[in-house]
Amino acid sequence: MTLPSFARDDIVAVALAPGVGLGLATPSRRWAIPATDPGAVLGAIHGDRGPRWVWWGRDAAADPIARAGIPVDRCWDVSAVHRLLEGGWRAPLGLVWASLRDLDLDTLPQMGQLGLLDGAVDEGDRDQPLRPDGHLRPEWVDGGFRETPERLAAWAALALDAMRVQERRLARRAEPEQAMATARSESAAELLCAEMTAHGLPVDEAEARRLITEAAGERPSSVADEDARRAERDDLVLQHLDSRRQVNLRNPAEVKAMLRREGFDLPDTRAWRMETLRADEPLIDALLTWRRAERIATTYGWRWLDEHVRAGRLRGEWAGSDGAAGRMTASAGLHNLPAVMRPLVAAEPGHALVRADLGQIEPRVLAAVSGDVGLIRATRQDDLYAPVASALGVERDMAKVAVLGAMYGATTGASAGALAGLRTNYPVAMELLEHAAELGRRSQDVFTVGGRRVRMGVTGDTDGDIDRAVSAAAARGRFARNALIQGAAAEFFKVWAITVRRRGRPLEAEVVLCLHDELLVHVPVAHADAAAVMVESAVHEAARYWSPQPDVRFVADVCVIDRWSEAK
DNA sequence: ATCGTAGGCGCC
DNA sequence: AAAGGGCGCCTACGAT
Repeated sequence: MTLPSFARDDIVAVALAPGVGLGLATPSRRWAIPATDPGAVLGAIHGDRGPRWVWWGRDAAADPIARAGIPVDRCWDVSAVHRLLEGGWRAPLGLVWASLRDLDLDTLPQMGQLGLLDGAVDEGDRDQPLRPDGHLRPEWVDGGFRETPERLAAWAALALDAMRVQERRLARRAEPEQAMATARSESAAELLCAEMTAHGLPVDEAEARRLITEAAGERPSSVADEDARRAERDDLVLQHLDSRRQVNLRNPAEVKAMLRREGFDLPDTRAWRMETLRADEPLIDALLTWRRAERIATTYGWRWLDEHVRAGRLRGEWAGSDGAAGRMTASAGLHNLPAVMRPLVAAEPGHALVRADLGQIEPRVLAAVSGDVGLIRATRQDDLYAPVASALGVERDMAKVAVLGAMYGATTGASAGALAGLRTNYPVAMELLEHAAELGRRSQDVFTVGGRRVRMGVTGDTDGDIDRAVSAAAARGRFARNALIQGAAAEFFKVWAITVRRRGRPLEAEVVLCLHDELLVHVPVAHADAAAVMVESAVHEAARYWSPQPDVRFVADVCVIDRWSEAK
């Protein structure tokens, strides 16, 4: 059969499934194309620069497209846009559709309850994606959409309908154009996440084994061996105790009781509380050292290596906006690999890593979203905190603590003292934060500059306990205050990441890690320097696309390295 | 057995 | 400097 061809301005919905085929849909036509390798077929249709593709989300399109390596830049991911509109985490498609069509959530069909309500619901034609009551058919959501090319085409067509409704809802946001732009960038970021999930992060496995051995000992040969090594680690702490009494170091309550017997009365046993004591107290020092080693042994040890590292790549599940404020998330330790383990992340032979991080991203984003002229002026400096310090008449470090404290909602200590100075010098920025905090305390949702709803949750039953209600409200205030900044920073970061992804293609540069304000790009050595220049200029391109305030300056630190640990 | 929660800690 | 926001993942433990 002849394949359809599309212009760049076209908007085409797609769903595909390996071994089955692909379905395409425009407002006026559908194509049901059988193919065992639908990725190859779609790649041929797409060419170098295809239309804007529309899809339901990861299952129906982004994941298979990522695995097929199709160079799609412009897309619309209905699930990702749903999270932008409604807030919160990844939602089942049945819920996404119900919320778009304002369907009753009480009648939302669940998988596995089909027999239960026999006769209660008119099942209609099972070869149609919608039930007569308007809900998505749960068995279609659960994989039924990919049974035949015809079903894939029907599924794609429905995604097109969903997109139209989402566009109308985005148009009702306070800043419709910004919201529409965010919908597109969040969609592309979700595709990037599909690619990072499929391809993984390059890892030097020999170095990984060496680091794990250093931290946790040789690979245990048996369960008994593993127990013995645990006991050895424990003894380094327990030897400081006179008492014969057994203390389970993994039980915080027992540790707290033990410390009390030893003369340390602490409200909890968190590391920062004990940090100042460790210089003079061998027991405390041993305990803190044990905690660090235990963390690596349990979380980043041999089991972690076996489960997540294969064929030189560390693979985790990436999501574009599964955080409350819209940050990316990643499993398999990709976002919290301890610094001492970072040497295991290394470029493959013939390749290099370009590592880049945005400098002082949160206060710069605050300047952008608030439009505070004083703060915008401060962003001209490489070190934004220097002009803030002179304005406040305090030391530079104090200025930093004060600004961060204002964005996190700190209430005590030195940063609270500097708050008055911040209010005087940066009234617009501080007012924005205060307003967000007030909305949060009142349990009202807030919206990022990109139009993302951030849910404040239900008020919560505090059983009439006034103290608990007040402290819960205060916590919501801190959360809302921070969410505007964290969420906007996440939006800007994702625009940067997808810009690097797109601009990196001619250089064979691949984004392999996103870490809130930091990017790792894997690139052939021959293109490494060009990639570094591109990553830097992508910051400014992203700022032009994203920033509501063109005068805000964003900065990045960029370097070419072989191992992640060589950075800085 | 399986679940949710808490304390703890890694990263930003 | 203070201990504030986010996430994932570990162990222990109580409830089911």
